[in-house]
Amino acid sequence: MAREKKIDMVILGLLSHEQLTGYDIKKRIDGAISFFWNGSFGNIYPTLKELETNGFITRKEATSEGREKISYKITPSGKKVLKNWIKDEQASNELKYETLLKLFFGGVEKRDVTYHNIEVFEDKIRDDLGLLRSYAKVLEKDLDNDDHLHYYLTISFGIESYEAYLKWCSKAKKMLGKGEKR
Amino acid sequence: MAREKKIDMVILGLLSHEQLTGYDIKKRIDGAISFFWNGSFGNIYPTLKELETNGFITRKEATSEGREKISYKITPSGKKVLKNWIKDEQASNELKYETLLKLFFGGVEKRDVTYHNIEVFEDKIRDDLGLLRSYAKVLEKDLDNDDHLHYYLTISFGIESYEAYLKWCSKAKKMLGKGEKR
DNA sequence: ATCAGCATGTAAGGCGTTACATGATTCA
DNA sequence: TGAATCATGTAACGCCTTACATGCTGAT
Repeated sequence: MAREKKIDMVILGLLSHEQLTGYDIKKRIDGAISFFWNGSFGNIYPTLKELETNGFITRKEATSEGREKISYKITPSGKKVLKNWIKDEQASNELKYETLLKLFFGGVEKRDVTYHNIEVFEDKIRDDLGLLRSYAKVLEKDLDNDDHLHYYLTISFGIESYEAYLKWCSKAKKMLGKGEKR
Repeated sequence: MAREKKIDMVILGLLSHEQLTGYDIKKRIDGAISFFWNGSFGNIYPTLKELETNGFITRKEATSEGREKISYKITPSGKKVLKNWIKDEQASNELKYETLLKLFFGGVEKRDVTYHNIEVFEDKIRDDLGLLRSYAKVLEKDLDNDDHLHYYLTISFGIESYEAYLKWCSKAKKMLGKGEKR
């Protein structure tokens, strides 16, 4: 079975662009990445140690001022690991939407319950879509930069799906509204 | 923090329509539900016991023939639990696509690597989309049935998103193809 | 007779989240 | 001076997956 853990790749990916502390890494993940992956201090810090032990990253302690603050940078072998993972075409893609579960079993309740659940979902998606669009706007300016192009495509995936979600929401609400079982 | 476990609701949802064994439940989950939720014997059987202990389901042993086969049915209190969960508007929706992670960090590799990863993703989505469409076709025939309507809307969500994914795939491949960095 | 599928269950391991613990720094 | 944020880390817990163990049944 393929290793399931991916937070190490997220960390290597981030460190391939800049030197970061564990705290910084958490902040980066909480940005655009959080739309398709998550991380917590509880798995970032231990993974950082693990990656260091394996020689995939090295620490650059900001010793001078005495303040404990550990910046990490990626090593050549770490970069190799990152590239090999990207080149490996197998990838697990999973969507776990509790909203869809509730929708699927919604027949046991009145239609307005489902209707309301869709509205709540819709609001959240609309907000997130706005955020994604603002990210895209910044990236659009410099698509010749290969990194930016990749970021843009990722964000763009989110935008296209969220737009499809919203389209579906209208359609679903219409179909639920037509019936009289409320 | 909200309880994260949802397999119990999946089971209650399935049992709200028909009497099933643990094995049956697994098969049902591996059908259309698998597009947005999963389950394994390792979590189904223990949960079944737990639900029984709590009085949310009861077993109807097929005692007669001596063959060990346990069918469960939902109790009124189980149905109440199911309905309350559906009515609770808070729902966790998470998407974890390793393909997007690889895409996001794809700038460290040549463009054709990303291009190929998108093609692999595209093929999988196309196959799954065919499956979803075949489910939808069956359900379309009887949308007056409230359960069918809910199933249809769920499947329809999958269809709309997968179509958006495919649209994105073409666009992304086009954008990657244009550049010369290969 | 043999093999695929039916059927139930347990144990180990992996991974992630939350909560907790601790303390420095910056800004109002 | 007090609050927010920076910063690192650990421990407990929850949940799920995989692999294993076991045996029956139906079809060829």
